[in-house]
Amino acid sequence: MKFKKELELLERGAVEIISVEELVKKMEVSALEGRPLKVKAGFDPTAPDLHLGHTVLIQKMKHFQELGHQVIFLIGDYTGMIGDPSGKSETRKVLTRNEVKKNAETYKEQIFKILNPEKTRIVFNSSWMEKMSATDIIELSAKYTVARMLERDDFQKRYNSRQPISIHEFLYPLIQGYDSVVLEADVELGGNDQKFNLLVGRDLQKAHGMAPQAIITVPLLEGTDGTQKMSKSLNNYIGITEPAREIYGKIMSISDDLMLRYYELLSDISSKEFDRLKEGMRTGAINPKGVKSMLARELAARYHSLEEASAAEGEFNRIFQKKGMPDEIPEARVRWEKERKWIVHVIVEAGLAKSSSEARRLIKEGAVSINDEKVNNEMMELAKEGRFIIKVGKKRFAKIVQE
RNA sequence: GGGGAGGUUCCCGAGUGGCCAAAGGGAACAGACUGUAAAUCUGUCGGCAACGCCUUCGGAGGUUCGAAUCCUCCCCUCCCCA
Repeated sequence: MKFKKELELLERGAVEIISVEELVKKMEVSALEGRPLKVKAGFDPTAPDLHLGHTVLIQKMKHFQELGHQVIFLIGDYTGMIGDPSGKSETRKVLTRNEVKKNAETYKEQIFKILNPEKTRIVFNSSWMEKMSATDIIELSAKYTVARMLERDDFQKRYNSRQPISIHEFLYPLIQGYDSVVLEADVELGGNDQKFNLLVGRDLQKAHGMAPQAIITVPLLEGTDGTQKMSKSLNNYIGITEPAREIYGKIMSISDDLMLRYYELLSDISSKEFDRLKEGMRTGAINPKGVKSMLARELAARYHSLEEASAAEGEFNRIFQKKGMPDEIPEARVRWEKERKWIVHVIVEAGLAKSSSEARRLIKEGAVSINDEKVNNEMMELAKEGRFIIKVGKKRFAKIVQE
């Protein structure tokens, strides 16, 4: 088969390709005509903080770039007004043009850590959607049926479990599909949960007399909790703009099972090496902690640098293995009105606890220490001239600066 | 348009006049154990210089010594019929 090597790269980590034959054929034609394929992937304009979950898809885009194709990074600022009706999404607030612009800039900063800017086209679907008239929308919606919409898994679930579905949510897949028509996409990439939307794109392209796009779906990466998909709102994410030590630390605290999954979807190591590590851990020849720190280092280095990754590792070991302090303890300014100040208020004002109730609780639980000494007395007062480094739990530190 | 069921603390979900800051589960946080693993176990989980006080049960009023619970109006969701 032609393009065997190329296909192997594209298949890596993919959940599904619809269809392999079509994709290969498109690659053939592309090579023959010397015309790169247009590879589209859509992104939400409201979440410009990319996390590792997004990178699974972006890495796939990169694979296409490596093969010489053109990647279209679509920012769904128009569809963003609807919000992808997946699961429990709530109505999105409508973003202003400026906010969208700003978010787009943030996207650029982040995606170009992975993608090649030369081969990336950034487009906004508002640029054609805004020109659509009501008539256009009606004509577009006439091309799809309610029954087919309800085939979609999450609509069906919500419908059956008596959750509301607003009519405008039906427009989401239609608009996303229409984007493919306008862009004349040859391929669309998306997360596994996007499959329905991507298929609508194919249908709409056919309805407009075009060749349907091929589809590649990639898995949704589980968040650090190991079960739900990684997302900012679930607070189980690892952002690529987070400091190296955060990335490193978060990777270290995932479960061993999840680590294997992350290796599979995020690491650049060869599958041969991956198998070797897996086997080593199974037989007990290799300590999983070492394997995990390799992954943590690889990812911290990818979004920062090798030096920062090593520094993060050093600090991590110092704090958690030797129970020491980090290199940089954030400073917190706290005002002393009198000579002495109640420790509970110091903790709250330093941002180490949300309320004094919480601070009191933490002290009772033995989670607070000052200058390495555990605090037992919640009524303790701190003198104005003292120098304090307060530690709450394992990872909250603050150096108190008096004002 | 007609009929029915609902909206409870971060989420799910009990509670139908005082014993309710509100069961249970999940999440989260802390402690123990560790590889900061995960799992498990234990505790905490509205606020407040705090054995007391203040604010919470869709919103606004009302009844009552006392309301998440009863009444009125309003807002929102779901189901059935048309």
